[in-house]
Amino acid sequence: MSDTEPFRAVTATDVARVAGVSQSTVSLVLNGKGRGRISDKTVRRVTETAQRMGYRINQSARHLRLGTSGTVLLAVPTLTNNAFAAVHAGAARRGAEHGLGLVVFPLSAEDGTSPFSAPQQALDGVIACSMPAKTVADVSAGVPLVVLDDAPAPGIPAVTMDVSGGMALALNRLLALGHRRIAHVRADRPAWTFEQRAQAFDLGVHTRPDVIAQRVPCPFAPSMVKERMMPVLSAPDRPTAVVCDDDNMATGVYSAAMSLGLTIGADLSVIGFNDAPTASQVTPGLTSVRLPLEDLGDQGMRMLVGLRGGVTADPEPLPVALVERGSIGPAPQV
Amino acid sequence: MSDTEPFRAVTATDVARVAGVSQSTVSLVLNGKGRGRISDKTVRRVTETAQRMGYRINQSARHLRLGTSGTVLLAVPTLTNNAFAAVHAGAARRGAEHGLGLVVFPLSAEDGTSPFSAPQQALDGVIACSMPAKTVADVSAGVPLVVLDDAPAPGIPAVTMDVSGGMALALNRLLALGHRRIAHVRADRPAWTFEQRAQAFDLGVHTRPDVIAQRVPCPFAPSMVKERMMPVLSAPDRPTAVVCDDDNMATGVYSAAMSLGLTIGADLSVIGFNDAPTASQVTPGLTSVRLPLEDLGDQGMRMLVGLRGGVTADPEPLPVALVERGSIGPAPQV
DNA sequence: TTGTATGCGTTATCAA
DNA sequence: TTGATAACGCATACAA
Repeated sequence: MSDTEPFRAVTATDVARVAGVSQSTVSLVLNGKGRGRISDKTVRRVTETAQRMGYRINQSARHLRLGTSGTVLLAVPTLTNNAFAAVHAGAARRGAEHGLGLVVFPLSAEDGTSPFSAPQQALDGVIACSMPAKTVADVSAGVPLVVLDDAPAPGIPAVTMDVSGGMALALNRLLALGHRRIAHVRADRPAWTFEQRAQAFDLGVHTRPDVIAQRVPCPFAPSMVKERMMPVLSAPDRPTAVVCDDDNMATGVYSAAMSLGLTIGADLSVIGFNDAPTASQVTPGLTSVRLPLEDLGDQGMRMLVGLRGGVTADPEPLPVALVERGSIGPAPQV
Repeated sequence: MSDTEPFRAVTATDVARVAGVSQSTVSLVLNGKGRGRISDKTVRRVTETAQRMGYRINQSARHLRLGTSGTVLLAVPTLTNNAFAAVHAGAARRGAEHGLGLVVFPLSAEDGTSPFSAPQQALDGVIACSMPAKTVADVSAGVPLVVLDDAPAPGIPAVTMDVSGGMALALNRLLALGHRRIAHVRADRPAWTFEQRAQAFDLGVHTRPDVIAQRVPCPFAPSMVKERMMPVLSAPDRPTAVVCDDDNMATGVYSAAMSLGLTIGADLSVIGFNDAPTASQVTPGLTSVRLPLEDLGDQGMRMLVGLRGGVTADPEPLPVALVERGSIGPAPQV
């Protein structure tokens, strides 16, 4: 265990030499392919020798030989959004069926600084979630790429969720409840998924001249949303309902409403997006557009695996649903 | 672009053949080591040919040759805790200085099911955060390992934070404010970091016979904490102060207190752990033990890199601080 | 039942 | 200024 000379890992060849067999025998035994080929005695000797010498396979060599690394990278915009945990779970589970491991790589620091340096890993594929293909160009160069919840681009397979439909669902529900002054709290991030919500909102209110729509772009942080919403909710012609691009943002609306003495669900109806765990934890429960995030990951991995088989057509957007809780109610009579 | 025959990547040898040069020349050029060695004309031809042929370097081959993969894996217990984003940021930044990329691997699904299959990647090291070394044995086999925020074990370098000290800080502050009935809302996960908090709490109250201590083990979810705290805070001899293992859990205490009409900061003092962004977003602001998570990641990566140099001694636990906000106040006179 | 030989694609040394 | 050539450690076809 001297650390004066450079560390050199134990190779299969080393084990072979010590065990008095050939390197191929070691490989066979260690890969469990010695059944009926290598004698039990040799198997035992090799196994024991490898163990004793602390042999660890060299993955790089293995990958080179096999032409595959068995790992896929999931690129996400940030680690601070639990939504991506669900996407990861779905994709990882599906990947496991194909012997693929899944690691996560956040492209931006939460402090908004420049992206971390791209890992120079050997990858079998990349799944980019809620970000355009060009953003992951560095890491995805040369490997199959699937985009999730972002603009379908020609040549780049994508799996999307029907977020527009979700917005329509939310909007129609509020209209049915009699709301005519409706605000859309928009994430001020330039992401396809948020553009979809915005367009669907605009489209939905466009055909309804009786509706007074208000667009409120906000940073993602709840505290910023609160700050931004205080004047909006204080105005005499304040909205009676608010749709938020994300459940986190909705909690900011909750804070603002509470500060102003407005009762959520009565004075003000609120709808969020994602149906995160927090949605059911706040009081009253937050009505939210449930996004099939785990499915999204699952389908993404499925598509990535299918890429070898020549799958090219993008699937239909995954359906979403409106989960109703106490945060919405009939428009207050003013 | 026929997909009838198996895909075969373009190699440097292919480029060499087409460009009419040797493979070593291609390597030299593409690695920018042709300065003053390869003629500009050749450099141009090779570069252009590689570009045109869509050449992508084979990382596995490169890693095998170089004996390093340039990537480190950060193992975390879950993706649903923003704390790990900070750890990642710190470690990634430091790693970048050494040409190391950092990918994240969550060991448990948020639904509590079994761990995802370990990625069979080529790794230069593993950093395990808030989990014991044996938990990551699969992925860390054969590569340097550093443990963060977990029990220092012999032979396994660890970087810790002074969480015990943090608990002492919180407890003493509450005692100084006159509180004598204090509850500790404990995460019921078997993790070293939580054991530290528990022991420090027990130790702190042990020497104070005038203090009535209450231990409330809870699942991590705020809703569970609320449920668990309702009876505790309804009791006639309810605690006047609560220390929580995590800021998320503290929000559960907030909910319970609000349901019961207790005013945080007056009727009930609350202290959390982590000083997450939410701590300053709730009302009143949550007093919290600030953990140097980004530093933790930074030091972890630093140590991992130093491992080659024979660094063995664990550093001192990283200092923590109590960040005071409106959630604490003098003990109510009963 | 085991060993020999080959090649995966790269980097780097050395010779030309 | 460039080209042969030799590893890196492994998996596997084939020979023995």
